[in-house]
Amino acid sequence: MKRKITIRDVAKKAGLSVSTVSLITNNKPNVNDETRRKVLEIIKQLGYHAQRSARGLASQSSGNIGFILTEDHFSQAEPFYTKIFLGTEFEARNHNFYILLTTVGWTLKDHNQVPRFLLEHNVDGVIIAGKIGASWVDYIHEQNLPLILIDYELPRHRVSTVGMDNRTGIKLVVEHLRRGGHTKIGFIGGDVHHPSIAERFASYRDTLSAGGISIVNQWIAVGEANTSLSDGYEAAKKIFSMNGERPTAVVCANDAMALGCMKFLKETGVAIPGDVAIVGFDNIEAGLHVEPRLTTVNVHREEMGGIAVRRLVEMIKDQSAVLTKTLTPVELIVRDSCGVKEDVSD
Amino acid sequence: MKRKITIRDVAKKAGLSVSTVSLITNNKPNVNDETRRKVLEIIKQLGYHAQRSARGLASQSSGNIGFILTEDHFSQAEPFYTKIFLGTEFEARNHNFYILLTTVGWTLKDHNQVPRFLLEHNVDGVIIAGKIGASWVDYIHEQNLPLILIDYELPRHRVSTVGMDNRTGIKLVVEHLRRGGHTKIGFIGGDVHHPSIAERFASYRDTLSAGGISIVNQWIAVGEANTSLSDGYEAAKKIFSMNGERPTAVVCANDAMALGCMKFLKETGVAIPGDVAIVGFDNIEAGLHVEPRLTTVNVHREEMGGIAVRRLVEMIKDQSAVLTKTLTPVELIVRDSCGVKEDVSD
DNA sequence: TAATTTAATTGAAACGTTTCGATTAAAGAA
DNA sequence: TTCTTTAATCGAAACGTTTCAATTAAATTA
Repeated sequence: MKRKITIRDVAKKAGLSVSTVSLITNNKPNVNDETRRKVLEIIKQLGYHAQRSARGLASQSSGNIGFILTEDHFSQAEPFYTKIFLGTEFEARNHNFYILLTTVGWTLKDHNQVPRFLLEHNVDGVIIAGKIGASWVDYIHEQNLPLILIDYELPRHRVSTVGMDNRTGIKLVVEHLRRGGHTKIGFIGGDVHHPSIAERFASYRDTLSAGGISIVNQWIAVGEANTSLSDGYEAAKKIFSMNGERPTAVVCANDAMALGCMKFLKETGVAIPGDVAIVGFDNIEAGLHVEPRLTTVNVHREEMGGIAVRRLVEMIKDQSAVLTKTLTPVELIVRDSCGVKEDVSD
Repeated sequence: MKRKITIRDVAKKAGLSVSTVSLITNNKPNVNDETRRKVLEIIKQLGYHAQRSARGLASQSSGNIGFILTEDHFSQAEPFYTKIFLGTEFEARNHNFYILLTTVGWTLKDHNQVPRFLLEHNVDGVIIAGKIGASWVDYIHEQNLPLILIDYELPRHRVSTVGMDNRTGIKLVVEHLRRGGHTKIGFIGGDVHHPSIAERFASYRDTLSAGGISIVNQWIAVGEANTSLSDGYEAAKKIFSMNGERPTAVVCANDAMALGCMKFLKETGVAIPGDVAIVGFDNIEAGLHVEPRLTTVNVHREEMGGIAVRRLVEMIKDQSAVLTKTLTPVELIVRDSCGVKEDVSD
């Protein structure tokens, strides 16, 4: 078992002090060019690389970023947050950070629910994705750790966020449907307490109003506890089991619910998009494989993760960094479930 | 900015030496019960927790596990390896480890392609998922690091692996089709250099032979470079553009290719399962949403990751641990694309 | 030439643990 | 009582860096 190579070995071989070598590996100024070149050469030759834990101890930094998800978000079948996570992983590499992932309960009650990476001071900053209890945000602020929220926000808290342009997304959807002649447009929202869902719902109402289309409460289902496929199924059942006039189009706050809605309609023999047009939001994989293929709004999930990491790294390197709110753009993806062709003119 | 609480604070408050406190936090023997109780109380009261980097430096361990994927596996749309990764994440938490993920090129040529966590001695063991160049395995062995391979193996190398029971999976598929009356059974394999695909292919041939069904080379497509949806599409085109007799069933080496195959058949007006039965392997989400729903073989992806972590942790704690090869079970999931009902008798 | 500034290098402390040989106190054996 | 063993605790070194004040040497100014 060959011994690990340490900075001491490099210093010795170079005939210099350890501190000079350290200055060089961290490429700090005030080192003679020739010395630097020579030491770099030796480092390469010896295959030296500073050990993370020693570095961390001395400089009180870990080189890690904590990524926190609530348990229910993590275990969700649809990999919405997974994609965000992978985006952070990818970007983190560019900044020489690693991501430590963990899940937590909805609120922080007990001290021994705190993720180990926080207790062990093993992260330099934290990213939280999705709706979460404010107590977590408070806790992380107390630890003086830089923090970014993805796809969530807390109005009362001073915290940087990365989100997506929900309002524009729904606006594009509604206007597209209207252009296709639809004026009876329903909405399936699920859990409208989630800020993104709430924004989508608000934008639905605003855009209808702005277009002079009346809002019919019987065509709106926003009471469900969650935003999963089965919630969409139940919501559709509610809307389409009513007597009276039916909507000719339904805007769903996400693709999962749109798929659930389609499932119900298919089972009851309603033609899509013939009888009812369906539109989703998020552009998940499954929307591509369903029949008819789902018209939806694309969200740059990986990119959201990437941006969050960039912001966080700025905050880590410059503790004075300013508060930011970043919105990533979205775009309408017209497929078959809405029955309206992509507009050439406009 | 309140100072971090260190072991020294605990020792002072308890009127004991630092070493005794350390013995307690690592619950080592030879400590008086009363002392232990008292110190634990103080630790709780102070909210003390050992800092990872200090611990790591002193004990020469990181508390991290490295997870390596090749770039192409990582960027693959279908989250096969993502699921495995999440499985490792989940299990790692139970053992107080964190996973550091990275991607690498196919082979290790250049020293500066080595993942940072290896250079920095920042992992206690490594998991590699999927096909990868042998040079990586060699490199990790040189570093004396415990290693587990998931869904891959290298016959010439002494390394523990976690895989799935590919042979049984395909056997179940073929026998199911045969029970449904099929005797003209094709196979789409894609990249048969991948050991799992190769096993599936071999099992296809073996099971046909064992069942007295003849193997028709025109119905077999195994030349493709990869195993993605488009490879399945192309493979189907090859098989069904031939003159002469056609198969009545096609076994696909994974779901992605099965979906590609279905796409081609639908486009050319072939009825599924009426004219041709299709079966996949892997049980990916998308198979549930396609019409008809895909019959497939379920693979416990998260569990494979979990088992790999358990094995690896054993190796980390006990360097003398023996070489293991673990196969996870698979099961046939009968849905609609095969046109054969689940057998009640047998 | 002497005094001052600047650039390069260094020694030593600090970071917070673990670990191991040494020490002390208590218990048991002779 | 004295010697030996065992249990509990401790002191100090070690882990491999970074960082900062101090030193030395060289360059510049007076």
